[in-house]
Amino acid sequence: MHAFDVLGDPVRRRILALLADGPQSAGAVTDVVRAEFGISQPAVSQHLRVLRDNGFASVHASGTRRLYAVDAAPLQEVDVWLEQFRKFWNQHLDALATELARGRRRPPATHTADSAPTDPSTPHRTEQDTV
Amino acid sequence: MHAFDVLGDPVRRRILALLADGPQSAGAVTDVVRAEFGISQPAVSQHLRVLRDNGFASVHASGTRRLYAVDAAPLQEVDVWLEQFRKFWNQHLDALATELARGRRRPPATHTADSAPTDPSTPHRTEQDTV
DNA sequence: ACAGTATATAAGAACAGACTTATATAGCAA
DNA sequence: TTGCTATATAAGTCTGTTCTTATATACTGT
Repeated sequence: MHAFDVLGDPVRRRILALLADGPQSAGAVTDVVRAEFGISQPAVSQHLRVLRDNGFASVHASGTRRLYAVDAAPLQEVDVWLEQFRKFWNQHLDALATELARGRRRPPATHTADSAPTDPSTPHRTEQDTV
Repeated sequence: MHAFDVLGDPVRRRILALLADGPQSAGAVTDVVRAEFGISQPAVSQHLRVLRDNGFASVHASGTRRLYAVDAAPLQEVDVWLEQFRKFWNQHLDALATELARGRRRPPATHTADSAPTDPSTPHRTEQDTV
């Protein structure tokens, strides 16, 4: 299963977002997800398995609990894939920010995607992934 | 359809990668994709439609040709979603880079994800998305 | 107008994925 | 051991996606 397929499911995205705040027991995750999506415990467990099997999460048994934690590798792959498109927003925002910020030195290089960190200060009405 | 669902399909990812190099006619895209994936012209057309309908591509008619171009907005949304996980790789690379670069001042703060730009210089054997 | 090329849409078959309920496994506490 | 809790797996159903072939639409050149 490709990374993007794994991330295609809103439940799994939510689980990862939960785990982003630190490791959580399967039960804790299940409670939140059940409340928000109204699905069964096995359904959540199956999603956790998909995350495990595809390297998005690692598990650490602690008694009868399973502690899940984010494993970043596949997410980073996604980040890398996205690289080829960053120029599309860098092009615009850079042309703007860059030209303004610096004393306007020279026109920015052809389009070699110079690495400016993504600007999260523009929430874009990203609708918080509640989808 | 969520952005991640759109990106879940390898054909669509390939199409976007093609368009990343600049606008292409539907025909040009179709030729490449047919060769690589062995699917029919209508199949490619349907994928182009999904990209259109979900804001990943815009079309500009030119005679009997349709020129497709990347529309970055949804990709940028993905980039924004990824933001919450960047700390996981910044944490490691930073701990390494930071500790080495500076004269090793003090143990890094708990885990407050200080913003270092993604480092694309580590290709990660990402297998070029030929999947 | 006619034929040819470029692209899209329609309809249906095949398949994969995400649920469900039922049940198994395993640690813990009495 | 027995029973309770935490979690996983099994098996089956349902639905949405992705193909296929057939066909429609619309420019272009003769």
